Amino acid sequence: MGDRVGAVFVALADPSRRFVVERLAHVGRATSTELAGELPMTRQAVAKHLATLEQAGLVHARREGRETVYRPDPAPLRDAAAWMDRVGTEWDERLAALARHVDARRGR
Amino acid sequence: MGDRVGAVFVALADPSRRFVVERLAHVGRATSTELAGELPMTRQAVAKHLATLEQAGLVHARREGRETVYRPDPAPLRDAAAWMDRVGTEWDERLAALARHVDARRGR
DNA sequence: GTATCGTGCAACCATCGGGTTGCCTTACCA
DNA sequence: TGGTAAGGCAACCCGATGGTTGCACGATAC
Repeated sequence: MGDRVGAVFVALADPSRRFVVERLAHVGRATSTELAGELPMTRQAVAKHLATLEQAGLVHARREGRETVYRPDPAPLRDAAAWMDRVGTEWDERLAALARHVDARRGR
Repeated sequence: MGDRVGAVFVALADPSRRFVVERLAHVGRATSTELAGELPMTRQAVAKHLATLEQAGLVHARREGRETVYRPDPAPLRDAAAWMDRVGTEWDERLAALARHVDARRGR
């Protein structure tokens, strides 16, 4: 569970990569040239973005004939969401404990 | 709801900043010098990290006397989690629809 | 076979971002 | 009222990163 989460946040930190993820989740599969047709940048730039997305596990590449097809994988998203939930919950619990403490002091 | 989410991902992309967020969620409040004591870097570096965290709304600064205290805010975390949930769900629904389609074809 | 389409690879460039040092201001304390 | 502790600000350094161009190479179509 170590740095997988970090890689996901790094991958999602770039707006172009977020667009690719959204687009891929919508259409299911695409090639780098197809995606480059919908973005203001070169195919190679898109390929680099896809590489970092794949490193985070958010996307899987598969060569089919002379083209490589990319498909989304939402699993790492859940890991990252779990991290955020853990941190947020801890903070919430601390607040709740503080509230209880205040109530106890007010009660005596 | 636009770029708030992007700022959160950018903020969480750095391991030092993730540490600060976790630490802050745990202890509730801290100053930049206190946090710098637990990290292999200068107070100014920590202050920069706190600045980008504050820009993402994950942290709020408040001057108290001669020290400025930082407190965590989990709200933007929920926004980011919602984005991830939306994308992941869309992909899951696409898969479910595909499965239904396959079943329908197999059924006839 | 030959033309061509889709990729991968490598070099290169500019900007950004994480980190440092140095100095100046402000608040506390004796 | 002077000393000291905590912060903010600005300049600077350098490696990472997003983007480009150019080219070589396997798969397809004719």
